[in-house]
Amino acid sequence: MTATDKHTESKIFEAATEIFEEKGLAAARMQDIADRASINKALLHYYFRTKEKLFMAVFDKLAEKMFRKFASIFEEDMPFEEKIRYFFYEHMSFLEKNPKLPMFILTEVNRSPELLDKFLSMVNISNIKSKISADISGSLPEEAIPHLMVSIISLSVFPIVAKPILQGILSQAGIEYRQFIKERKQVAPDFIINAIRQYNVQTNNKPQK
Amino acid sequence: MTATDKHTESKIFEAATEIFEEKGLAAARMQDIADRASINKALLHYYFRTKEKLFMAVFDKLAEKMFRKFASIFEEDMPFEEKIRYFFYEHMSFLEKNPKLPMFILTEVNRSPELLDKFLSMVNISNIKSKISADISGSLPEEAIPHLMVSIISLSVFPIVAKPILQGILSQAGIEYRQFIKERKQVAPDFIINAIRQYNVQTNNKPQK
DNA sequence: GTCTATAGAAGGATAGAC
DNA sequence: GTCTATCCTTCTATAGAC
Repeated sequence: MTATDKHTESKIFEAATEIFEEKGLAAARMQDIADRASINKALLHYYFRTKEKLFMAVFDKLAEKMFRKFASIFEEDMPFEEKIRYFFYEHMSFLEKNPKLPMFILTEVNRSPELLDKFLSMVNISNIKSKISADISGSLPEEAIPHLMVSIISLSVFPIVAKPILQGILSQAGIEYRQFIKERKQVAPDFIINAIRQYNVQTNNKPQK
Repeated sequence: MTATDKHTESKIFEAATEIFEEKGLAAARMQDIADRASINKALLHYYFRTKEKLFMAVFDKLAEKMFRKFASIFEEDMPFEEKIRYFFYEHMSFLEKNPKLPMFILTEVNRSPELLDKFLSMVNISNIKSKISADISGSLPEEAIPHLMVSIISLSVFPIVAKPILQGILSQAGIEYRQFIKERKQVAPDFIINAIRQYNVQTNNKPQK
């Protein structure tokens, strides 16, 4: 494989990434991809055989990108509250730069059980969970950890996934989306940390079912 | 229009709702809809002219369903904390019964600016915002309200939108999705309320930019 | 109003020249 | 390796009989 081959192949791959990320498998057109890569449609098939195979290559890459960023943040070694703040800053900055990524993963994984399995096989959550477990040992009961993790992800990802709607509604209220997200990198971790602190304050009032 | 017409038309409409909700516009096939309605493909066109028009009818209905439920809950007249709890219970129970609905709205609105406008025109948020405003007057600064609202929606909707992934990850940890969501109707409002209470405790430590 | 048959368009895939 | 031309399947849409 020559340098030129490599060049064309990666041009195609990048174009396909953009188109699939934007439109999803069903609505994406091979012609759109060829156009964006400034090459002929036949070349797509020369390099990737079928639309399906090209899509799979793109999905693998994007799924890995999505999960790696997420996991790597939790690998960092710092105190729990600081880690929460660090997570929101890093993760939301990442999502700002890749605003279509989470929606792409959600849509495709929803559509295809095969892709879901593929994605799940990348996610080894027990590692992360035990890290969090150690971090907050004592401040929260073990059973609360999955809920905490889901809350963190929800607060981080949803405002990006719902960007068009949120942007529209905010502008009705005279607020700029970009500014709102910027604030959120601070507001969301405050929110989480406050909730946990308060939980501790009232620990003995809570049923520990 | 006879009773039979009405019957066929609504049979078609219901079938179309199911198919579009599940697959989205791009991947849905007129043949699938005809099959599910147990009628002939030509009849779809007789009643709705084109796929696009049929889709629009379905989208209108579903968008309205989604938003109406959301807004109606906040109309209720009760103390703020109770309302939060009531919201999560009602809204998440609704989403449990309509698990594909939020993903459908998000996907389609993302794809088409026209649908986004349609949806936004239904959403008159100022009403709800002023209600919340009155509720929590004093406990939170005015600027914090949009963030609070977005946090509420994120915590309520995201675990449903990400159902396949979440279900997969939870099962790795030996947790059942259904049970998790049930707990969440309690955990999520606790979380919100704790965060707000804590905010009040430390009000004077916070920068009020 | 409902069906069968088919037109017509769109899109994925391949053949074959260069 | 890259292009043009074309095949073939799939899908929306319509014509026309009943």
